[in-house]
Amino acid sequence: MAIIVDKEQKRKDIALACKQLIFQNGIRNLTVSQITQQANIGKGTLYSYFKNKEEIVIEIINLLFTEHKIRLVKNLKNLDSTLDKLKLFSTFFYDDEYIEIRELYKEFVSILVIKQQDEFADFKTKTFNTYYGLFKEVVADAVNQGELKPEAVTLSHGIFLTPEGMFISKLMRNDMQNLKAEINKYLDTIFYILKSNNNTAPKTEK
Amino acid sequence: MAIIVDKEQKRKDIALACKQLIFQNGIRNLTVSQITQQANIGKGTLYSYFKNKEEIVIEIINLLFTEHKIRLVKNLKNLDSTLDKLKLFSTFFYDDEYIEIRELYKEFVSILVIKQQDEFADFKTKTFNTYYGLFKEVVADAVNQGELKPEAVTLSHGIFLTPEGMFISKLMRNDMQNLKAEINKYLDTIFYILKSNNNTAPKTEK
Amino acid sequence: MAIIVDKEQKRKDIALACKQLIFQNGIRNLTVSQITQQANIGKGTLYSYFKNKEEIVIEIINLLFTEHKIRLVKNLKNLDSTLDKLKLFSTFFYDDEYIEIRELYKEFVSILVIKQQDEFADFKTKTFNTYYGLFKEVVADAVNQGELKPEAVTLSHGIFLTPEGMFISKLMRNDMQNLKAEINKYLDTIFYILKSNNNTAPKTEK
Amino acid sequence: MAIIVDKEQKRKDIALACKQLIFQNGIRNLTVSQITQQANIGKGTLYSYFKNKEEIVIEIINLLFTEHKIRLVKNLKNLDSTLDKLKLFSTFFYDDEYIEIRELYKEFVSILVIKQQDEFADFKTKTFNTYYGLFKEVVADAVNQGELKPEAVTLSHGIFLTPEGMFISKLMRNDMQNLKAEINKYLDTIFYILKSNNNTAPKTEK
DNA sequence: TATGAATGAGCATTCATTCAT
DNA sequence: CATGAATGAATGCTCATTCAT
Repeated sequence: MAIIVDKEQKRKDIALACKQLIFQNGIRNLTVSQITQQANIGKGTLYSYFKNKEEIVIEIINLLFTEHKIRLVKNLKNLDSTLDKLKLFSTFFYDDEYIEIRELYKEFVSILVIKQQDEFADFKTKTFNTYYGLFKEVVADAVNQGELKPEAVTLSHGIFLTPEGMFISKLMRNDMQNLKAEINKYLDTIFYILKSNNNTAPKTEK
Repeated sequence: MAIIVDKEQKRKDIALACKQLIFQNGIRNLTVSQITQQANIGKGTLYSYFKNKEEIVIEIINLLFTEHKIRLVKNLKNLDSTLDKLKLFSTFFYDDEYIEIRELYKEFVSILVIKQQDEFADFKTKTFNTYYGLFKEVVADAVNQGELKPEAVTLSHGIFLTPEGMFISKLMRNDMQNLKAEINKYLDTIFYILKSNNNTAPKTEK
Repeated sequence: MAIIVDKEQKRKDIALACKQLIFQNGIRNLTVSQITQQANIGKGTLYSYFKNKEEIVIEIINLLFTEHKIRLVKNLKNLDSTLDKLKLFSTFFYDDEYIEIRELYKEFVSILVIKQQDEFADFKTKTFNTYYGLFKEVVADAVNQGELKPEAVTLSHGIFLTPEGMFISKLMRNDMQNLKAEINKYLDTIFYILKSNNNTAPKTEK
Repeated sequence: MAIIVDKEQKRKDIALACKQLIFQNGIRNLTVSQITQQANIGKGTLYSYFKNKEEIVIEIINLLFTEHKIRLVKNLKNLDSTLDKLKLFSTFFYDDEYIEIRELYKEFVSILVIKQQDEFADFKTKTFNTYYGLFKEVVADAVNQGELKPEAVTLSHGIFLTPEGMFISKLMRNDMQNLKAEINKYLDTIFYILKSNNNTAPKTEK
């Protein structure tokens, strides 16, 4: 009896085998030869599971961001304060914990900014929706509970994307040292401004 | 006596000759052969004016952004309302007028996000300082005149970079249609929130 | 009244100006631009004194070997023993004193071995004749004075070239450490063999 | 099942296909395009058999010197006289039979004298050891059989390298006509001097 | 007499994808 | 099912020499 191979599982197996490879060398330097060697399969076999190299990269990124999302959701549950929850989303851009996936993300940005490849864009949309969906929920809850002014909902899109704007701007200027401080200063202040009843000034992180 | 050449002018001439080339093919696909053909000079000549290909690209970008900055400053003077002034900075990301230089900027982002090339980063820093400097001035004036709350100063960095964050995020998701609306909705609302005396709700652009 | 420039002197001046340059970068990396800058003249001017780059290189090498020859002759006079005199010729190949000119010589060999350029070859012939002439003289004197067997004259050509053969062979094998010891062992032994009255064994250098 | 290729054989095939090419143009002017055209393979294929261009050159030289060594050993066995055996080693430098490989050797020398490329140097060392090893054996046998004085062993290194020194010196002076005569005159004389019982003067070749 | 701006040919190497076995 | 050998286009930079001024 022939072995029945779960195509979807095999795709994941191949992708997983390359995780280290992609962290070491980055997306751009990932070669098909490396992948097949690492996954211990022939080149032809690879192409029976994936249409092209791009599809493999998507699969790998998908895997890593899924992991990241799970971690984020878990961490979100452990937090009580709204401000802390909002801050959690931007830790991705500066926390040492995410250094590897962040490197990957930089490459991902670099590719997506110029090439409007549908496969990549669709994945980015899905990921964006997931994260932004969670973010909006936090904001909406705070508004509903009377903690934040209703305008917070309208601003949530902008607030969600500001840390990313800072991240990329500083990245381009090779000036990443005080990104965390800048992001938190921004979030503290905007949170203070949006509080329904703002009598206490925000603590500015050193 | 030998021919005296205005090196600085010649650099500009060569750079300008390539403007179209770079709009058509992008920075990454710009070849030295193309440049010299377009500029009608020998390869060696090119390299006596520029250290390397990168320097040429910088010169072109420099030229275009210098033009853009002049236009921005001029337009800034023609505006009276603080909100309109703040909005002016983000027109770069959606206005048809800037479509060409915006295409160039995308490539520039794509390169800078991954490679920390000092020449490029230095140029980006200079440009950032110029634009953000003007932006901060507008905010500071409004605060000093009692139009905006003092927190606007603290938030100016974030507010300045939010449209760029939106631009890049939407770019990556191949979803540029309503960028203008989103940016303006954000700016309207944040402006409303930051007004010293906010009794009128912002008009939301359709 | 127009200044009368001594062409020959000017050639030497230009060559001298490049001495350091050639020691730093070697012949192969010496560019005409560097030369003219160092000599503080225009490219066109250079070409009115020299037919081509090669001629300049010859002039420089000529200068350096003339210096070297003067030193050799002076040192030769200070020595009494025939063996020491013979050994003196091969110090060029290992003595730290000659490290710079030796580097130059290597490049010179590299060029001459494949290109049979007459200008270079003529210079080499002249230099060879000078040095070998001195060497033969030392040998002939020793034979005439009854110190060496008459066969020494016949062998002088070979003996003169053996250290160079060793030098080049070891150079190619990247194994220069004990060149001095090997050369001297050879010279000691051949001298012992050629002595008219060989009762004392040669001292082998450690 | 995929095609099984004998890598080692294919390397030799490619190298052999370029033999003529290298004789015509020399090592320095050998281009990868030429090689792949001649060998009738794609550029990529070439690089799956060789790490770089240098490795190909080594393979070719290796092939030719291996052939040469075999011929030398065979010829060595056909000779009885010690002097003839010793002379055999230097035929490489003047015999018409070796004209092609000698041209190659010249280029090899030219490269090795200035660049200390390990791959090349290692090959040279191996080749040197092989030839010099055979030479020393001939000398040692003659000494053991009482034909030559014991000093011959000490001198063997120098004697082995003298013809090469002459070859290169004359090459540089573009004066190759009487290389054979000079080498043989040297070997005849040194052999005469080193004979245990030297009553017969060497015949000087005209 | 002196200048220095302009020239332009020439070349090693990588890697995603295919398809014969 | 699986393999892995073969492909080939595409590109930045150097520098000796000339000749218009």
